[in-house]
Amino acid sequence: MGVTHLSTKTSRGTPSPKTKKTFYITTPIYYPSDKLHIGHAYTTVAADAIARYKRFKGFDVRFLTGTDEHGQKIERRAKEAGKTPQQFVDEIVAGIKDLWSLLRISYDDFIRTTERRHIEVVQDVFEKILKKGDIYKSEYEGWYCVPCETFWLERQLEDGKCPNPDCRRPVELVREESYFFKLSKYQDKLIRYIEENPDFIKPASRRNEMLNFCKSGLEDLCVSRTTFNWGIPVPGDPKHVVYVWFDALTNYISALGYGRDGEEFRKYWPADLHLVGKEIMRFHTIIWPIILMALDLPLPKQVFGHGWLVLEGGKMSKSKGNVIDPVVLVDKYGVDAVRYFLLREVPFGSDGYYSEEALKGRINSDLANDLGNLLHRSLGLVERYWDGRVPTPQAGDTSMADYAREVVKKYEEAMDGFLLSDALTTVFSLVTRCNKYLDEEAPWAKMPRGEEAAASTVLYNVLESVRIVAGLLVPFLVETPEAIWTQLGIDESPRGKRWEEVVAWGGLKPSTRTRKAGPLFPRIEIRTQDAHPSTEGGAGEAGSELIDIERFKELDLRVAKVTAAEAVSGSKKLLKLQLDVGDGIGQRQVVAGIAKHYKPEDLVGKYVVLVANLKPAVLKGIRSEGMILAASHGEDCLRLLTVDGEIPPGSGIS
RNA sequence: GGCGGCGUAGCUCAGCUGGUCAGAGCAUGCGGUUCAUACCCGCAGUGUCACUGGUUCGAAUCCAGUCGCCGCUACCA
Repeated sequence: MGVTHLSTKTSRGTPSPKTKKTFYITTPIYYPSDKLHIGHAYTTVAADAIARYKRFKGFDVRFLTGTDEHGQKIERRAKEAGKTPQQFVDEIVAGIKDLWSLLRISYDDFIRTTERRHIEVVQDVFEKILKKGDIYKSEYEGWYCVPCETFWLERQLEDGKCPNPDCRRPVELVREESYFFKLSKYQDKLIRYIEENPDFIKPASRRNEMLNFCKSGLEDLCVSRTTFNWGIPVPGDPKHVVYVWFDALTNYISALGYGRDGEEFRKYWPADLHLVGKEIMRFHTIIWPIILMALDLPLPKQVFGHGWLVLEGGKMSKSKGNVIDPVVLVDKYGVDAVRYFLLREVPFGSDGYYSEEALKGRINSDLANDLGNLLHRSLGLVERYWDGRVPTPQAGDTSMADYAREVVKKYEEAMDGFLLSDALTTVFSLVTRCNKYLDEEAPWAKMPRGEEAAASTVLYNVLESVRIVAGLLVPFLVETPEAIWTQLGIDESPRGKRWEEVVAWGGLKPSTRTRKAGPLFPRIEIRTQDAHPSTEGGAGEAGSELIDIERFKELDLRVAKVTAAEAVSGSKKLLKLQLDVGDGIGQRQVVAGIAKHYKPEDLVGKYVVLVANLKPAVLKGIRSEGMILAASHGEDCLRLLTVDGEIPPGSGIS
């Protein structure tokens, strides 16, 4: 493609086309023992946005992700599934790649630690360091649990026994030969490096932690295992396999062909950014740099430890059943809504809260109300008053142009520090400014007064701002920017165009025929679920809306037997009930607002109707796990629903 | 236990080296508008800036202590 015009203004950090600077960014390689969840998606989407931004800015980007496929856990999971480890991981990796394609992750390379290209480099690296003397053979002493086939550290034991809750059997002290890596030798060098390079570890709080850890003294690291086979054999000593982190971390250079053809390695190493979750900072800022030091290789320029998406109910875990599957979210809300939420909600290095309500809130308030509606209303005006053509601005009002320029500047600052959430906040401040500007200038009022020139300027300024907004969203969203440009009547896509051209004011040509379409982001109706678990509230608006059977089925109604009841102190209305809901559900505690109508002792033994899948609530400090149903008529009349005869507690109601 | 951090409007949080620092967004209420996806715009809040002392002319901002919460404290990825 012929680049004909010279860049008029070279933004900071933007290389000219001739001397294209490189940018190498990595995600962690994920462990394919299970499907990935929203947390993995978060890391990868963030890396993707950074990679897209850097490409936008003209960098020669290399974006690497992959999978870390060895280790005991995989070996076990495969066995349980009756598969070979390789078969097992192949299937999961296929699913991971599908997820990345669903989320439109623009990785340049996907490395798997079971690939030959990786195995060879790991063995090469191991051998080099061994020869150098920084890996040495010694004895590993540990407590071994024979039934569990697992080594434990002294401090992991519980009462000197196996800490596995299903085991708790005595362990035996075992010595075995192992390879050790001399972390201790490089301790001071690493400390100095971290101290002299304040940007090496981000954010600063993590940097301090890591520095602290180093200063407390590094022990040599055991880098081989003999207790399982699913790993890379130690060269020349195949009863050992290479320790997981030594294997995994090496992916960052094996993917570049370190020690082989070498060209890509020379081009892209050292990495500009390893983006990782805060939980694996230590491996990336201590073990990995020391491996590189032992190889006499330069260290990555930055390791950024991002925070987690925290769920309301605590950390995501399979046992809690609260694992959020990104595929489900994308199917439900669309890829751009999910990407937007992930990148907007979690600021800098801190944690962010995930809930579906928060996700819907973001979609509605930012994407639908502010951005989508802005485009919709301004194109509506263009259709009504300008016959669907971009109006011609008059000189004079530069307020929006000035504001947009300011936004672009702040956006660049945020992005250059990888502050994705801040960058998005800035972009949306321009959207908000546009909405306000439209209201202030009210072009729909100017037109009837014959102030067409002024109104044209206003509309142009808004449309042009929206054009730039779409451009700034290119790294974050994968469909919306082009959708906006299309509606603005621009035939090109903002993606792949040069940054300077996209963000320069005045790109939108007057007279362009616009193509207004449906809402960019439809509002999501948030069903207001009354979490009040008492029986108050009565009938509500009867007959206001018809529902289908599926909607009704969402309720889990059960017969429950009242086993105990007592008044709630400090409340005239509330009773605390213990319910027997059968074998399936068991005991439930419910707080019900029926004290004015029932005495506790009259309730015990009654069969009532429980909404079993209502979100738990806390009333007067007492947890209520559902609600029981009652009919009421005015203030004074309330009767509990019950069943017409004997039926086992827990029986379903339909 | 050791080191570090946090505790500011209902919610999520900004507030760097002390003097418009008492703020933003969301939620709430009221008003405006009706070009628009019940949208947008404006106004209004309430806050003992965890608690107790201290330094200072003056502290959310510095110091000490108390209470509460969180992170790190290595061989599980």
